[in-house]
This record gives sequence, structure tokens and C-alpha cells, in this order.
Amino acid sequence: MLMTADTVTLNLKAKLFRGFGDASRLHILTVLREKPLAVNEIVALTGLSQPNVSNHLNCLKDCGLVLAEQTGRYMVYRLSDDRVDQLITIVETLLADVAKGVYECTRYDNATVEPKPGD
Amino acid sequence: MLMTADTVTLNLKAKLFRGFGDASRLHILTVLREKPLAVNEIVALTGLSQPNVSNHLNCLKDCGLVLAEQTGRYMVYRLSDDRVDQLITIVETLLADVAKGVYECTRYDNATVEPKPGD
DNA sequence: TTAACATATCATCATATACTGATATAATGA
DNA sequence: TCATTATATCAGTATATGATGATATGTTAA
Repeated sequence: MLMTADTVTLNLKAKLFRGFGDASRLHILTVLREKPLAVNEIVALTGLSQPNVSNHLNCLKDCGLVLAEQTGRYMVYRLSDDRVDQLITIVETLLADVAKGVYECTRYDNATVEPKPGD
Repeated sequence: MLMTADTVTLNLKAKLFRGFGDASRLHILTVLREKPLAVNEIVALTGLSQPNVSNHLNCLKDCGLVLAEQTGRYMVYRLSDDRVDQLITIVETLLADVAKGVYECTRYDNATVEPKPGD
């Protein structure tokens, strides 16, 4: 399939969504909703390893979801845009309505899914 | 690893975001913004293979992002909630501001978006 | 019933990517 | 300078998951 302009845009949007689509990154984004934080603070708040946090922050920064500013020997990160917070808020409200489904969404992992009545 | 209530919620939110975080699924969701569609119509509009569309629709349905209704021999899918459309809209506006960064965000993968042979 | 169509599922493969431990780089202060 | 702290990067591994081709299931109509 050819890489049309639409396809490129589609990939960019998907990639942006994927920025939020990992529990670790979402955790980082969530603690950053409160206030800008240095890496070590994010490590402490999330319980993730330092290299792991650094990797995720790097991704989030490259994707434009967070901004970084060097302050002394601290690198302080913050959300880049109100819409980042906004997207999380909307998903939180949406989750309240579809939580059960999401919880059971195992996609290809059918091995863990029990047979439905009538099967 | 301990699975606190917060961790569970975090994973659910991330999973919901991941529903949007794939170009194929996002394409499907995008064509469904216009109107409800049968699987064969989605296949035609997206150019994806039928099993692939079916798999993604199954995921989207389980995750509560779309609803399915059998109509004769057609299975008609539609977006489950206005917020699904809303989230895509916000990401589209956000993308306009951070597009360059997203495009360059390769994280661990270096083979970004090249057409595959045979496509 | 059979044929044709519509959709779902399965086995398999290939790739993406999250994580860890070790190490490198950078900034500060003694 | 050296020691300490803060962050980033790298190699290696394990897992998740997207895609395909074949097949099964389900629906309608002749």
C-alpha cells in the first residue's frame, strides 16, 4: 500500500495516541498534571526505574507531549499543552462507562478468555 | 508486581488509549465517524484485509469504543460514544502543533513508516 | 438442500517495544 | 582536582501484538 498523505497523518495520530497508551507513560503524564517535576521526583512518585523513566520521557518529549528544561543538574519536565491533560480527562470519563469492556479486552490473547455460555 | 487499584485503573486507561494507538484501528474509527458501516464496507474503505478488520473491530468492540449490531447478514459497527469522536478531534488539533515532533519520534524503532513490499 | 456471500477465528510469523543492568555523560560543590 | 548527584544511553532479553492465509461459522436466497 502506498504511503499517501492521509496514511502518514494516520500514523502520526496513532503514534500520538500511543504516547498515552502505556501504563508507565500514562503514570508519568499523570504525575506531571499536578506540576512540573524533575526526573528523580518522577522516579520516586511512579516507582519506575530511572532508565525506564528516562526512556519514556525521551519518547514523550520527542512526541511533543512534554517539555524539558534543564535547571541546574535537574531536568524538569512538564506537560506541553492543556490538551494533554484534557485527553486524559476525557478518557477517564469515558472509562467510567466502558470500564468493564476494557478490562475484558484481551484482543488476540484468547487463551485467557473463558468460553461464553452456549459455546 | 503488586496490582493496586490505581495500577489497575492506569492499565485500563492505557489500554483505552491503545485502542486508538494503531493506524489500522484509527483508520477504522475514522471511517466510522461518518456513519455506521458493515464490515465489508470498512474493508473497502480502508483497504485492510477482512480478517485484519475483523480482529481490530473485535478489539474495539471489547474495549467499548464501537458497538455492533447484526443486520441481516451484515454486521454493522458504529462508534459507541461521542467522546470517541471527540478524542480524535482533539488529537488532530494537537497534532497540528506537535506534528514535527511526532514524526521524528521513533523511540526504540528506527524503521518508521516505510511501505512494505507487496503493498 | 445448495450456493453465495459475510464475518469470525485460528495458527503462524515477524516486528515493535517495554524492561533491566551496566555504563556513560553532565552538573555541582568540597 | 575528585566525589557526588542527576540524567541519559546502550546491549540484551522477553513479551505484546499486528498481519496473513486458511478455514470455520453464520446468513440469505434460489
